Amino acid sequence: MRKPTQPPAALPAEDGHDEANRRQALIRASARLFREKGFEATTVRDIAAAVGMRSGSPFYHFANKQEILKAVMEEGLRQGLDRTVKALQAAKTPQARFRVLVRTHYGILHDEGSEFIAVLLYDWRSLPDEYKQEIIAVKDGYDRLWQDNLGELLGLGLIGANSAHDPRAAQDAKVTRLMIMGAINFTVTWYKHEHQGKGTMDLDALAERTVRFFMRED
Amino acid sequence: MRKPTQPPAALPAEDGHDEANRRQALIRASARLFREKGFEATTVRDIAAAVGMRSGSPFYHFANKQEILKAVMEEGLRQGLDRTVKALQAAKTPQARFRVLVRTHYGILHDEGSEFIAVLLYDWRSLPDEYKQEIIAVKDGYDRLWQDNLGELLGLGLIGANSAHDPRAAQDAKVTRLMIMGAINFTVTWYKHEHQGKGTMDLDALAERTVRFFMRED
DNA sequence: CCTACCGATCGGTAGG
DNA sequence: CCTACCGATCGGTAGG
Repeated sequence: MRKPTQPPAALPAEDGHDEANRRQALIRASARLFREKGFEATTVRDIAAAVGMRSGSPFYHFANKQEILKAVMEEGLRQGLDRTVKALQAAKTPQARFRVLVRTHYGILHDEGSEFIAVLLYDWRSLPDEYKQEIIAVKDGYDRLWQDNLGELLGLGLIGANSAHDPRAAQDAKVTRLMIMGAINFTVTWYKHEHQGKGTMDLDALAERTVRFFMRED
Repeated sequence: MRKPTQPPAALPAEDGHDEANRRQALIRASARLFREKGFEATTVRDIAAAVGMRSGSPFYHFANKQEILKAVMEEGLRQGLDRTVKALQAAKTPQARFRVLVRTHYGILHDEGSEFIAVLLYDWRSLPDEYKQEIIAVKDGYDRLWQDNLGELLGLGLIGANSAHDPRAAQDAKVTRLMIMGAINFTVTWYKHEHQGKGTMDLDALAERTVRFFMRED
């Protein structure tokens, strides 16, 4: 749709499917901004400026600001599920799958350029109710991966401080998932990956400690 | 400072130290609103309306909106520390103290009228950096109560999935605290106390499950 | 995707 | 603590 008139201020890319690229750029920039200062404190002008647009132009790609938030969360779940399913293929035992789930989830939360799920956790409140249903439906798929794995491990008596000794203490997989994922998700509030190596943990170390804290290693 | 002229629209209380009461009412109403829709999405007009004031009047009690947020968090820490110290007095063993810490923390997070700490967790990002230092200083006192207790329990080999079997697995108290409090704090995102008894957990049951998940019971 | 703009709202203030 | 108000900003739109 480019017209052979004067070149626009922000030069567009040369390839044919520019639109999808620009939309992706908006999603990525929004994720970074939302993660940093929150959805409500981020203005559409901030988002536009981050990708070199003028203030009204994001609305060419999204109907309103809330749709950007929804797109950020969807992108996070899509990427997260993708990474997790791929990583799980190499893991043959329940214990190995647990290690993969934990390590991959930390990557999803803390890798550079992977701010989408942190935004989901932080700004869930700001998502309109109509959108929540759709996101929950996708999130359920991810939660099921965890819950199935935890169900196996609970059956083996490998999870929790008491399960190995007292079978009555076996908790159901859902509450177990909420406890473990809660502990991991809460790292978004305190984990900083900035100056690693100075005595702070990198994600491998953090994942290892987490695994060892929650799972018995026979 | 009341003048014997016409009665104001919103009738003031009759006692002498009205000001402190009104300030407290603002803090409580703000906590409820912040918890529900977030600091950024709550307007000063919302807050004023919730206590029957006009839009400009909260600024008679607070210099700006951020100071209200700070006051909410301070109030939460003050109340939280107070409740916890009192509750700990009856607990004589490390195990008993852990149970008290967990149950009291759930109350702090979920009791009606106790939205302050949930606001601290949710809206920490919105607090100006200058204020953060003061809040952290108070919060450190609370964290120390937990960390000391967890240090004892770790020494006894009662915390974590492996500590009883492998002394090398004993994690330091800080990471242990972050994991356990993370799991508990994360309940602010999913726990609903609305229709208890229908198969959902009340806070006693939730605390019991949490304790049993994290602490070995010999 | 830009230009140019608008109506609404927001935090905050002066003056009593 | 109210009345009356202001400057700034915000999400969003028309028209090209």
